[in-house]
Amino acid sequence: MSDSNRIAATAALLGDPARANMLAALMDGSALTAKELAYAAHVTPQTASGHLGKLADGGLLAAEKQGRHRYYRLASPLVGQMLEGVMAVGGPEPTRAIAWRGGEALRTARTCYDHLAGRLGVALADALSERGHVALGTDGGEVTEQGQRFLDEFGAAPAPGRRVFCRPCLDWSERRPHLAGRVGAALACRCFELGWIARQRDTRAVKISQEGLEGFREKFGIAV
Amino acid sequence: MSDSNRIAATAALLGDPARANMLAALMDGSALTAKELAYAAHVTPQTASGHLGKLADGGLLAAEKQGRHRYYRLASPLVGQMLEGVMAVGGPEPTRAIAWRGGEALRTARTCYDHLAGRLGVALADALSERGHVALGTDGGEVTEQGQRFLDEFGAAPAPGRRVFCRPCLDWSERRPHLAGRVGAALACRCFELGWIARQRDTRAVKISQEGLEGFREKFGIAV
DNA sequence: CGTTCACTTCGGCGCCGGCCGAAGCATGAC
DNA sequence: GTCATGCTTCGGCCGGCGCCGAAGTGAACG
Repeated sequence: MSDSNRIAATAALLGDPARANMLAALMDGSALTAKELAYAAHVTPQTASGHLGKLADGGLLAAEKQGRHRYYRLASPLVGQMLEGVMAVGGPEPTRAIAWRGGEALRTARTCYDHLAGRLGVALADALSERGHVALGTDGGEVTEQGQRFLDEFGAAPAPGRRVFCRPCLDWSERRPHLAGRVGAALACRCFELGWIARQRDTRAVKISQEGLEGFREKFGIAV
Repeated sequence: MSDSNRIAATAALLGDPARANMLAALMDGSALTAKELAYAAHVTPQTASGHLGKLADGGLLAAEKQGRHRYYRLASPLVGQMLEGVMAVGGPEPTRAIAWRGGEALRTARTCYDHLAGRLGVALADALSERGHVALGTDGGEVTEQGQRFLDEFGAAPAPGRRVFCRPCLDWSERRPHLAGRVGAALACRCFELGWIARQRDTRAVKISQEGLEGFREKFGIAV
């Protein structure tokens, strides 16, 4: 009884095409503004606002205010898994088409906007986190003093600006957070500079060079 | 776009309380008649019929006609997993409360109506299937000639009657079919007779005796 | 063959919920 | 201050869907 009511309540949230569009747009772990989601769902902002409110109330989305924008993202990896579960049933072409799109290279290392994602991105976040260089919460993060020194020395001191300093960004292939925000961007930028990673044509996957392999191992203790 | 439409279509099916009740009632893998499901959903049979039709159209349920009854069951383990995924998000108490209710003993061996389920039930079905004693399809099964001889010798010749001879029954803990129908019932009955397994008070879990351990290994090649 | 029972189909009622236009708060830019 | 922008709230419209009563199939039983 109570179980099924919870199922119905949650599923009803997914059951509307507009809301499903929004969730699908967020499945890669990114955070989008209400307006962007309205566009993705093909509805007006005021309609979208109502939907987003319901999704947030239902615990499916988490909102983060930032200036006059409001960023929405999936509240937890569980939500992503649930969506994959529903897709697996709904279509003949299950999760694979989504989760593996682009293949192994994308899962290993790729860019996510201006920062790094994939196994490499997650590993970097883990390494910095374990060493106490950054402290990541569910809805924000900060760089410790020690971390600041480390980043300075590494040559990845974040550029000044109003963008969020350091924030976790849910990784769609690993379903764990990686580093975004100014810190994530600076880190990625420096890795490109050092020649540790290189962009490739027509894909967001990045190639890790021999120097990169050594560098990541030496500086971050990561075996890619 | 297409992805999210599929999500919405499938989720909309779960989004109605009556349908959610029905699915929840079927989550243990059992097959129920339309009337029983109507009762479970607290609606009249004609309303239930409509819901069941939609669920079947959506590929969530499979129907099996049998005399003037019509048995509905989850179309595939994927559906059960999806439901668990939705429950995991919907409530503070996730899958555990459902899938592990009753603990380890129930997962190992239990009765399901009049036949055996749990790891033991699944293992028995596997063993008989591998040895060519029974052939299990998705919506029915049959006993081979060789299997008939084996069952006779074992003392588990199915009682005559109109009940389905041999049918797979989805196991909620293992998410794989075990043997139900007359064959499953006869098999379970004989195991009780032999003292291989024993009922326990206040639970559907059954206890496997020392003789049972040996017997299952010897006769079926099962290491419990 | 008539009765009963399980289930489905049909028809109409009523409500819930999605949708948008307009107006109301905020925040940030000038 | 004024203006622009992003988002939310309010109100009313309307379509869709769940609901049940009544009538229609198909199967089992005497």
